[in-house]
Amino acid sequence: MNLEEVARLAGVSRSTVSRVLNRDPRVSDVARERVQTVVREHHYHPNAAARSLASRRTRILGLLIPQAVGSVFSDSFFPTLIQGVAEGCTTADHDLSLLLDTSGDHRAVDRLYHRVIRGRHVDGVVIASNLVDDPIVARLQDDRFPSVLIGRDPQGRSSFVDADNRQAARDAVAHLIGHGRRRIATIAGPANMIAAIDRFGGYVTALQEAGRLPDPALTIHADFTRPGGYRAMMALLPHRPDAVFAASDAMATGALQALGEAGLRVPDDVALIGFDGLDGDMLAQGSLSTMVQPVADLGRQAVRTLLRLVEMPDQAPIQVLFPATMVLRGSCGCTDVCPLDDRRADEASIGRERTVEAIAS
Amino acid sequence: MNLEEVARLAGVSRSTVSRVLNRDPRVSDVARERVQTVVREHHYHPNAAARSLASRRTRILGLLIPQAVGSVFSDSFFPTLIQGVAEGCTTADHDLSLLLDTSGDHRAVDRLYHRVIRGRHVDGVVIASNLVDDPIVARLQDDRFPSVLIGRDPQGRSSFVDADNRQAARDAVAHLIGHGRRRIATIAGPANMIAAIDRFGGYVTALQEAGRLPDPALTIHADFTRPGGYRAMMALLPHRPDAVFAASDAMATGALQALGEAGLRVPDDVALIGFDGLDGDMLAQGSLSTMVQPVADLGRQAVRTLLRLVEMPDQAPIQVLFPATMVLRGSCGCTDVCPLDDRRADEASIGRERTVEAIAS
DNA sequence: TTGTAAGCGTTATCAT
DNA sequence: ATGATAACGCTTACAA
Repeated sequence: MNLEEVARLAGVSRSTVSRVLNRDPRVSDVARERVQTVVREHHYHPNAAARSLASRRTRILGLLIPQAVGSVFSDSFFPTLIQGVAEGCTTADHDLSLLLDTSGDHRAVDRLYHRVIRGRHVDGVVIASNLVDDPIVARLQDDRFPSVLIGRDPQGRSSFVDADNRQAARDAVAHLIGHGRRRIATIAGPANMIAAIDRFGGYVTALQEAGRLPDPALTIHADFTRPGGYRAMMALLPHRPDAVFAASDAMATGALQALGEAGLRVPDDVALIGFDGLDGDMLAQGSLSTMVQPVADLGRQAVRTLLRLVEMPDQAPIQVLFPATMVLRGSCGCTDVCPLDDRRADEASIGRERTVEAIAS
Repeated sequence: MNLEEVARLAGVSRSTVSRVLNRDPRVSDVARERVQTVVREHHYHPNAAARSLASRRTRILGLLIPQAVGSVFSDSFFPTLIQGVAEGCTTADHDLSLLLDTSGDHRAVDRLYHRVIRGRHVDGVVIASNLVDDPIVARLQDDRFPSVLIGRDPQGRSSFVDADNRQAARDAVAHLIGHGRRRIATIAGPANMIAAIDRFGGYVTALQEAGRLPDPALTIHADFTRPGGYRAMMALLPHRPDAVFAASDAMATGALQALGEAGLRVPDDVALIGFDGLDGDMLAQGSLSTMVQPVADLGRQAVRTLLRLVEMPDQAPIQVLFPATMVLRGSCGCTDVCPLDDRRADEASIGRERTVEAIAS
């Protein structure tokens, strides 16, 4: 069953059927009705390849995840992001092509890139690279291929969707200050990841706004993992912090363990606040206060943004930041615990994002 | 840049270029060389849509995950599976289209199904449904659309790739028996999931082979989650088991917690063995013995199997089982702990799978 | 509002 | 071994 046959059965021309299929208003009601009936009765669906060839649009969006080694999937960031992107695609009636670099091989990504981009397998790509300066981003810019980053672009050249990491970190630390904490440490993330940089920036800002100078001894960098957080906390202990802002929940959990082993009470001796809100289990069962970022929303919004770029190739970069949601449990020192679960937090953030004009580095 | 232009620059016809691109041997070495040079110099890649339209093959495989609600991604099963499938596709020079049902809505899956299958968006689908009787499977059979299940099909009608859950469970329980345990309980999974059924079957078989009758009081069903395992273990405690086979690591972890709270020592008072080997963290840090299933291999093999079905539409169902790998840590009662990590276990299973002739229900 | 006809960039079937 | 040429199933000016 194809367009031609539908046209024949409906007693109209192929053009008319095509118009009905593409919601072209220039069709009479009777004709539309007749076509739709035939389509429904024969379960007709247009052939994707023919459509793509003629329209020069594939209606497929790519989700590119470079360096998708096993460890990348250790928490639910990527799974949740994938879900968000998939939802966005479904909503927009597009397909989602998953472009994973499982090999970690530089040349493999190159081949994938050329095959998919130059072969027009997709109309655009969402890029989930956490590296601050991924060469693939520059290449897409040069090729003028529609793309949206998940995660802020420090250069500000490309379109992106991100959580407002800096603001969220600032809020978190301000909250600890509000609890009367004096020696607030931070377990920061890797210095080559923009999210880590922004979260550290927010930490510094909050201290400065309170008229304090960040003590270098109270900053330590780790790798976003639980063991990393454990070691970082061990290293911080001699400097006697009375609060810790961990740039990820995984690190916060490691810190929690280290504090426990050192015989320190949370929050009595040391208050603790994390970042991410990914692991529902950890949030639901534990008492960790954290900044929840709306990861699924990031994915959905990235698709919407990408489609605008696809439709308007000369569109200037679109940059969107989503606020994080503060979820207060016991670990930060709050006695009045907020029962908000991360799912509600996630939904609540829709419509609260803001488009960024210019990003101060 | 298109085929025609390449042909012009190489001084040959379009047909010859097409043959070179498709590795047709009927091309002279000089012609091939000339074409390849032009292709390389101009970074030419064939247009996917045109290719699909003419060849009636999209070179895209779908990965269908019904009911991909948040909880599905709570452990790394699906992420790992996705990675395996993605690797398989890359190896075979195919694209991967992710078909997630994020809504859970029945009608949404229907629309997706028709759009993708009838619109020929993909050449075939890998289906990751854990339900024992998913209607979508029957529909694909009826439409004679190439598909491979991840997880055994009890009816034996469709092609599938799975871990040999029954054999693995049998080995695990036999191992506990070998440790001299007398009252071996099991925390089984949901009765509508084939993996849970098979693992329970293996438990029963092992006991029977040892000349024992399974005590109904020592079997309890849970939902594969950690809290579920915790509650199940609590319910088992009054019956004083001296060993527990948990059908998932998440449930085993919950059981571990319950045992700890009850003041029982593992493995001294109660030996414990889990199933999955997914969470690298849990395996590396904890002392949980478990049956590791090669999830990424399942995905890779599913792709290979699916491609055979795509190429030979009248192929009889292909059914493959992979052995699980026993990883012994302290919890089962072994003193001589095996330091095998799950990555090595995963690799080791390649080539050890077997094709199933007939599956005994 | 509707129809006609010319592509879209390949593959595949023939000859040669 | 190579080259014409006709599909493949749709979109999209352009004409009516």
